[in-house]
Amino acid sequence: MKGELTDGLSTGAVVFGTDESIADELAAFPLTGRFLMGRLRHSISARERQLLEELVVETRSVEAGAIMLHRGQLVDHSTILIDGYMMRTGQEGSRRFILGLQVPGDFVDLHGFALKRLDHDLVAAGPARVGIVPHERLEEVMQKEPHLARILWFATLLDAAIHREWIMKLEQLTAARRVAHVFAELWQRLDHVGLGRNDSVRTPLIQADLADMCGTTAIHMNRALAQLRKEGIGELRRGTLYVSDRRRLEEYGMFDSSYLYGRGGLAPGTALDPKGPA
Amino acid sequence: MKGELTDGLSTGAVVFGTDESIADELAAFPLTGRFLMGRLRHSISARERQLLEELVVETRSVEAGAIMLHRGQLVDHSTILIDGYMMRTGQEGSRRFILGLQVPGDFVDLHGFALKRLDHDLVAAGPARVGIVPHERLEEVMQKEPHLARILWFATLLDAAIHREWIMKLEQLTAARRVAHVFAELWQRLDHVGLGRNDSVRTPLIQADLADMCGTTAIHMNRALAQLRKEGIGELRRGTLYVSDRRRLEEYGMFDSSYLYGRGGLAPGTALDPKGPA
DNA sequence: CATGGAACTTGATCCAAATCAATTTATATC
DNA sequence: GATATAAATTGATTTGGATCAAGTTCCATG
Repeated sequence: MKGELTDGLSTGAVVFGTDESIADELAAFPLTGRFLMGRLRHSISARERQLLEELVVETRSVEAGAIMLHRGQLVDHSTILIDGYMMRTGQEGSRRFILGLQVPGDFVDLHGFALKRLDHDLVAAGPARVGIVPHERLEEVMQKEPHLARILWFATLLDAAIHREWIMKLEQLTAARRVAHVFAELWQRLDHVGLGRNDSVRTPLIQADLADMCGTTAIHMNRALAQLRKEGIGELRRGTLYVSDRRRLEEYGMFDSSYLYGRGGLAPGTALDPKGPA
Repeated sequence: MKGELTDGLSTGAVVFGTDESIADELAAFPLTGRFLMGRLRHSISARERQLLEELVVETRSVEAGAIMLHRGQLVDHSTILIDGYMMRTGQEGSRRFILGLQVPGDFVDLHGFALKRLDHDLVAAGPARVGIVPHERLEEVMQKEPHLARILWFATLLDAAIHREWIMKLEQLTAARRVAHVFAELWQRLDHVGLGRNDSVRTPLIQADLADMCGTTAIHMNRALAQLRKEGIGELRRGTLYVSDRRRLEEYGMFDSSYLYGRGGLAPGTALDPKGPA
């Protein structure tokens, strides 16, 4: 139905800037290796990573466009995205909103563990592969592995931080700058998990999806993209945004990655207070 | 500087619809008695409530307009709002954004426990009183009280759910409907903690604040409020919105409280799946 | 009770984006 | 390779809200 990408986007995106370490990591932990990669990794012990990998009792494929999880549904397991992309979508009458985009390594409905029912749907954008983690397993982690539990908690808070950034972007940016921000964020997040390219960003999203993420209409999104093209910021063709100057894209979208809590950002133990002490 | 309310808003708001139970609750747990009141309460044991109360090692007053916590600052404790209101604010150049409003009972920077640095400021809207919970105490909860830990986690996820709702509201509503939504949400949240009135909503926010919450200018917010008045939805005068028909306010703001996970909403153990099983 | 500074209100002009209405290009599929 | 359908594009018109520019009301304080 939407953005089916048969050229391997969801599985084989070229990995640029790859350390040996990333490859090693994925060899050792094929299912959860990307979880929080580029963020808190230093604070997750090898034993914990192993535990994490063993939480996954099963993997499943989700076909493009499928609603993996419905709003309000009682859940007894959470899902980690191994491959592909998923969107959180909200519905309001006939209108759909995309509340967030998840990339490989994201524990897409980890908050379902504490909430038991989500307030939004989870939809695969393109074909995806996910790992299933029963809530009983998470329960055990809470009981026996408080440090790992705190890391899981941290992961859900990252989503909240992204939501806050989106609120600010929606409030101040024009449609063209909003998409630029969306792309800059996506790129950074893909970089974190070792899936970033160096001169382009792949996305399974069509213009109508981008519109639903930016709170505009598909028609206006088309014009916004035309403007990005005209201004030489980037050009979206068939699922890929080609960018010659990444800095310009980020500036145009007023993207400042600190809210993603990557290394050097607001991540615990790194970076000094940007604003000085109270 | 802003919205100083000397008439006791932050301490003495009239409690309507009060059960005996609320008064009892507050007598027993004067500091944390409102935490998650009206939401998960059935699943917090008496022992846990007592533990929670004992987490607070100190209370502090925060004066109106004071920045209690700066973005990026390393934190070693979290703060529960006992009395008054606080806002999460983001800055982007000269422009300020209000990313969320906290009411009594909210654990305003509980996410600081896992994040260690916040991506936004916390500012008192009017005079406030807060309880300090050192992170070592939360650490102990993580170690010894997994069930309580999960409840704390739940509390931070509620904020994220509110963020998501705001994203949708920003994307679809006009300024007048957005404020209506803000008021409807505030009212509902005050109801949860036993502070709701029955024909009006008090707020420490001035029109400029409401504008910063709704992503408009103060000038336009003024016109939006004029429209609410004209349409008979509600009238804001000196810190109080007078409402004759609460349903109309909620409909106008397209407010559906389920995202607040109150009883009968999406709260675990209550309400059936609104969309049927997958 | 005069005065200064917030907070609020009103008016006029301009622009980003919605909306209505087609049309063109891709992408599958028979 | 003809045909259907999704996706992208272009044009014209309307509108919510920004912005610039004054006012006015409220309220604390000397």
